[in-house]
Amino acid sequence: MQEKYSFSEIESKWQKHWLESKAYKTEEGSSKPKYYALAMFPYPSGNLHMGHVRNYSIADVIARYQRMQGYNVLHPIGWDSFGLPAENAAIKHQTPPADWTWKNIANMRRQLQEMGISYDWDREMATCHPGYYKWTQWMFLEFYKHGLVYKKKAAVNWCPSCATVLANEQVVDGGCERCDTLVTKKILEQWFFKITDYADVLLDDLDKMTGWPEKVKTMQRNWIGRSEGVEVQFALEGRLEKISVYTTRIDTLYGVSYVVLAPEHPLVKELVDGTEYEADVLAFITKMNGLNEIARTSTDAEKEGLFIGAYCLNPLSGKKVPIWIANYVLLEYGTGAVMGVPAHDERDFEFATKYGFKFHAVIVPVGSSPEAKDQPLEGAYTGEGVMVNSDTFDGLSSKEGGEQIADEAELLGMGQRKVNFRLRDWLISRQRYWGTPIPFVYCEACGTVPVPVEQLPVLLPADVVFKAGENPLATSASFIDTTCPKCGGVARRETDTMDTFVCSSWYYLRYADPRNTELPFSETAVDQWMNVDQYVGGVEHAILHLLYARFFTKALRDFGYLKVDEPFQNLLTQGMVCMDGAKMSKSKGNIVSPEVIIGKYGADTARLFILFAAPPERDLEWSDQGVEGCYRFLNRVWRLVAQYEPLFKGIQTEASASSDQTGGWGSLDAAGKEMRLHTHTAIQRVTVDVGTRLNFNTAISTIMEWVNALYIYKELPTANAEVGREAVEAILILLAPFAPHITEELWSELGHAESIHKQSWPEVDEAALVQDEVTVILQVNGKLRDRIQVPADISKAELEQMALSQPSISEWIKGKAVVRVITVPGKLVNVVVK
RNA sequence: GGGCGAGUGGCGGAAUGGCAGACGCGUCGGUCUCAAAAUCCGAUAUCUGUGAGGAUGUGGGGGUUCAAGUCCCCCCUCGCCCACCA
Repeated sequence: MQEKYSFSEIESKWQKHWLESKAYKTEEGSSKPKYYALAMFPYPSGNLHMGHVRNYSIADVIARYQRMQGYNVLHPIGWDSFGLPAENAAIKHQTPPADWTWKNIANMRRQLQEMGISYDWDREMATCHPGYYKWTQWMFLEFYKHGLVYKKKAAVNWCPSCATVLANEQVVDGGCERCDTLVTKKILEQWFFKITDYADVLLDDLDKMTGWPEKVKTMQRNWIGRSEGVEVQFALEGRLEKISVYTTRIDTLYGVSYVVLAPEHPLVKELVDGTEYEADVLAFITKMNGLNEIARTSTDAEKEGLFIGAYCLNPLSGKKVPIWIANYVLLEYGTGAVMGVPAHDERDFEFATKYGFKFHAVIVPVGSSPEAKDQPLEGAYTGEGVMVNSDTFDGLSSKEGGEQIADEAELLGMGQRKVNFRLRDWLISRQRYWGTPIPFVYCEACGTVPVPVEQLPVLLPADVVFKAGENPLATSASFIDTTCPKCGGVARRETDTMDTFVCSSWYYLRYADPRNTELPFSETAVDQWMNVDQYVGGVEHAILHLLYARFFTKALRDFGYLKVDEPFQNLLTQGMVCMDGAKMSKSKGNIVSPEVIIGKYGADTARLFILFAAPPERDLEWSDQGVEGCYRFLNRVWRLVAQYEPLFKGIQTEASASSDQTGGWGSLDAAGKEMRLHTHTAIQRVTVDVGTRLNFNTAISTIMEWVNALYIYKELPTANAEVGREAVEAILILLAPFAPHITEELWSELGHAESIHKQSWPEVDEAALVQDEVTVILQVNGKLRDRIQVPADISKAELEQMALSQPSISEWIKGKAVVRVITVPGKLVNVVVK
């Protein structure tokens, strides 16, 4: 065999072989249990970056490991290929988004193949392919049919200078990313998914998800943001309408100094109509509308408000309360109206101080003096306590009093308990070209009409013009002009496309049945594969993508298309790849290109380093020298095998190992025994690290240790050649998921015809782990003083006796009284003296 | 402001409550060589001691325990996410 490790030759040879033989194709009709390993599919930006390398290396190790454990593994890849960058590139380079995208996909596919990731390439798919987005449209219609899609007016980010709609990501510090013009709001008719119908179940089911990091579950909980409170009505003075206010602190009802409406609240215009306040109020509303959401609701923005000249009445005290509007009240949450209780809410305190409201405490801390209720406040007291200045509720705890007020309000018909969520419905309309067209038409006679399923897909047209400020789809007459599916009359197509998060909310289901032309997926295929056993991706998707995917799965389950109610059994959120302490990014210029690294050291080295440098959840600091170290290690493995290979000629271990109960290892000398102990300890540790803990860094270090130790046995006596072969082969198999090419090459050099990746994961031979002697630590008062070799089966009493008689120990306990002796068999003896 | 993490040698990082610093990088020394690289072997927390050894040591302070990097309480620093949600 060759002296030198020529990675590029080896890697391209095996990559070609694996591709041509479809080595990692998912087995059809297999009797093996299934395992679905999935990495979040990439956006085809053009080139892999180190974050991708990390993501796909982690998932690949898991997929390869589970295959060797005897599972039929589904490990697919695809492309999240709709989105804004393609459109920007189209404008910049005058190329159609599709061309740009498919070119990028071709390049990144090649790069993934050069990494040796074990995908089933027959299941590759792209969300921008009509064969895929047809079914995204189908999903949309299905959700519509079940009342989970609706249309309403909503604000979008609008750049007045470019005359275009901007995505949130395109708004930088409140300005347009291209021209820096202050972004304003514009009201458009938009499509929504009614995800709020699932708020409760999306929240509750998080408790069942034991395979998800606590961190991600917390983020989702906070995002859904359930709160329990009371909706309470304030009657308007001199009018019949009431203002509904939502509060989580009904116990502070007697402390209300004012009521604030969101500027957009429908009552506002009515209340000021024809009054002296009208002009000022309308000006204020216009000003607020001019600001985008981010600028208006940022915490640092000063609270601004305006009295609108009207009053309402506190439902319990009957006290007259002025009505204001203010920037910090949001129409979208609760009822769009809040009660101002300056004494017990920090925002209200700030607002009241600025505008000179009078207020007093209605809750005092438990144990306060009787005078406390009348003392001026220096800040809001937001804790619980005892009610004061609250009429008949005085003296009750705030908790109990709150309940009683809620009861009273419900009894009087002036309020009702209510659960609110922060989660809003999901706005999916994008005034963009490169996305899934929304399958609706507008007919003068029939109104808004869904495109019938038989007419799907609604294809993206090619005859569009890309210019800033206009939705390209609106420039295509062939697209817009259509006939109404209902009446056959003249109709116009919807020109909005869907948020790309819609495409990625169901792709994991399509992998189960990627070429189905009748349905998005067959029930049997999805039942066979779902759910995903291990999902791997960046924590940046912890909220949106993972929540939307959960929503889709639950809804499709309710529609009857699948049985599982959660898509992802286990979730691994990998850390960022950093350099010089900051995330690798183009703008910071701290990028290391995977292609360069692979060209210089090979894919195996790149994979090994990125898995070795840190545990997967943690951020990883890139180190060129660390890469060098991994390269050296693979060279070391190469030389090790090259050295032993002649000795192994004609020796097989599999046969002898299984020939009898002692494994055929009965008559080993001490060196042979020690070697097997090492081999099987390594197998045990790597199995736990890869299979259970997903700590690849320590798995690799275990293999490194064993390789280092094997160098000591270099002058291996022929008598132990079998043991040596067992050791070397075990190392190759353990290393195979991490470094698939070099191990495949060395495995074949050792005379095996079948791929190493088709081998079973080695089993631990418990007999090999049995030791005659063990090292025991000796402590005095918990401090390490000595260590001794003792027979493994020594009794507790004997061990204690032996420990106490050690000169090193008697030295330390001389002249002192032995209070206690703690003995942990096989591990330590701790002598406690005084 | 809220939530969640994390603080261990010169660096990345290891340690089911039981030998702190595995493994890798770096550094130093040796091997080989005409020489260099590569390779192989060895050393490498700090202080102290010629040495065996001893003392100290996991952000800081307290506590629980025979025994704490690990568990509990308080504080500091950094990172991430959310951020006027009534």
